[in-house]
Amino acid sequence: MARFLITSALPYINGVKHLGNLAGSMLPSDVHARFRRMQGHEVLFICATDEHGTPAELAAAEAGVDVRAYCDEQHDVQKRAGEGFRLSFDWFGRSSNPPNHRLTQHFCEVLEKNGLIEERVSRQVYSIDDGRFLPDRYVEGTCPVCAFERARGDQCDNCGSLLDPVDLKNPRSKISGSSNLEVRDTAHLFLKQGQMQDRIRAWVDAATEWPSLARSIAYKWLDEGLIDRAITRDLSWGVRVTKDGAPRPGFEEKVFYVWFDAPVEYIGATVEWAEATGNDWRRWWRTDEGAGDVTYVQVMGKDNVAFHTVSFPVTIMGSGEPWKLVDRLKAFNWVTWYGGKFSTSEKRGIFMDQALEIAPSDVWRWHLMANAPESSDAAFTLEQFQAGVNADLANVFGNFVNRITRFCAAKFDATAPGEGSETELETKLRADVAAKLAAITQHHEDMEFRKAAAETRALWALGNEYLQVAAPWTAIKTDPARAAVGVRMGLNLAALFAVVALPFIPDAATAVLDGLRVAPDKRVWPKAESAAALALVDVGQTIAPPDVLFKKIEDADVAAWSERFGAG
RNA sequence: GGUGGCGUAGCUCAGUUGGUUAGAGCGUGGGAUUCAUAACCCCAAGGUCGGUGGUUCAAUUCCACCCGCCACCA
Repeated sequence: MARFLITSALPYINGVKHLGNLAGSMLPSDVHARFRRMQGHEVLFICATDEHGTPAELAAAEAGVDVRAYCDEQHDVQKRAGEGFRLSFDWFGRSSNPPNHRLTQHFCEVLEKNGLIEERVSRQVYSIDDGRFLPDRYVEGTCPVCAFERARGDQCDNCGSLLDPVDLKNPRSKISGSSNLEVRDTAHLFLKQGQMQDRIRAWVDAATEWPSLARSIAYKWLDEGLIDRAITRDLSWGVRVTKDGAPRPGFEEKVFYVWFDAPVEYIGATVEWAEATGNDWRRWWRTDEGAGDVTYVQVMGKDNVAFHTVSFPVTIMGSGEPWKLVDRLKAFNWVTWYGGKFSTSEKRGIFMDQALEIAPSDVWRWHLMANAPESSDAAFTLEQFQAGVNADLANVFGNFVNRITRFCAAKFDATAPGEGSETELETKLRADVAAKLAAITQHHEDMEFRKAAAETRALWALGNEYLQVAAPWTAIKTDPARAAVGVRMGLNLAALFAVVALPFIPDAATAVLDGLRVAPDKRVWPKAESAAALALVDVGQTIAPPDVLFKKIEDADVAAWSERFGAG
């Protein structure tokens, strides 16, 4: 038994996430957490909403509510969506909660003591009417190069020139439209990442087990050279900047940059969990207080890799304190909507709340993991979704459970029969099952979700192949004992299939196990070589055929959804 | 613009440390079966492995360039 700390990249507070966000971090981390728990390991699975930053402020303003209220509401919405998808977080926290504030302030202070923080003054655009400094992207004006009238402060979308907002002609606030702007000096804290370059590189060098996507992104940043980054912003919504525990002089109107405090929330959320449940968070995060034997697994989309392989490690390592660093990192590419981007504004794609309106969570979980964007971007299409889900879940798995349990109910009084002895057919089946189990286990351990799903499906197919040959419906006419062997084996296969499917499709798998009366203590990850893997249903046990597990997705459904979600 | 990734059967993807007939699922066609959600099982057809050159006895696999798509950075 080992200990696994698993974190999913934090979903930003700004609205319900779409299927790509789900498939790229929250869902795979959940599948892995479930798998590790089933293996009997001690698992702590943490996620949270990432709530600070300008986009949250702007979204709140647009909604006409204050930021805190907006985040309260959106956090609940996202929490419910997560529950709807059966994401088994041990804690779903909030980066705006006090533990994260304390920790973020702590990290900044120790980094400063270690000479890694520097205060620098820069010139920035201040909007008098908005009463705030404007981030570069929120200043609009006429491009000094091409005269395009809606150039952004950081770049002109028309000619591509890189700009400084101070250079724009007729600048105005993108927030209020006000042109009552001026340039002011403002101080910010800079994290001197450059000083940590060698230590980070050595650490990445040693991380040979990371996937190539993660390492190549880390090396790209390291090769370009780590630049010192401003870790504060002129905003009101965020973590206050302190010095020696008190408000830092000159920084009363500033907060930490969201990318500085967001990853700290992995720890902060663990503290929230500990405070709420009476557990000890230090034994998960402090290597001097029991976290030395923890394997820390991070799951994220590729856009987050640099922050997890470089920026956050700079914070952690730069603190000089014995914090737990990531051991295994799994990065995903994007799920695309018919090859293009998901788009909220153009109503292209499906978001988590909508998805649950049209199909059960298991169906999405299965399809998104069986087609996870692991090696490259993966296209989601409703047609593929329909075909794959109907074939894998309804036809192969669901129908197998249905045919064997109904046959048992009709001919064996819904009781697992004990007669008959196994033949070479069963011997071969056991060997095939053991081989598949070994492969599935390995893929789960490697966090190769696509392969794990494919092999799980292949395991299910073994059941149908077996029944086809064993044909208890034929044998029962001449050799009831032979039929009994087939039914007994079939019931046990159904139970095993469900156990192995628990990480992917927990609801349906649980329904099967409940119907087969498999005791909770038997719902653990099976060892491939163990005969126990096919001894989950006791002889003489009465079973209840579950209802049809998966309703098929009809062509009419696809047509309606295409209309609704803008397919193709 | 720079950097990286990708481009393999109708579709979604594996794979090849360079070497006889390139794989899976879906879809399609045929057969078998009837316990079952017209499901399951078996068989088959389908690809000059993005293009052009190069290295090599041999390249889909290495190299160069080109085209297309994607991401990141500036």
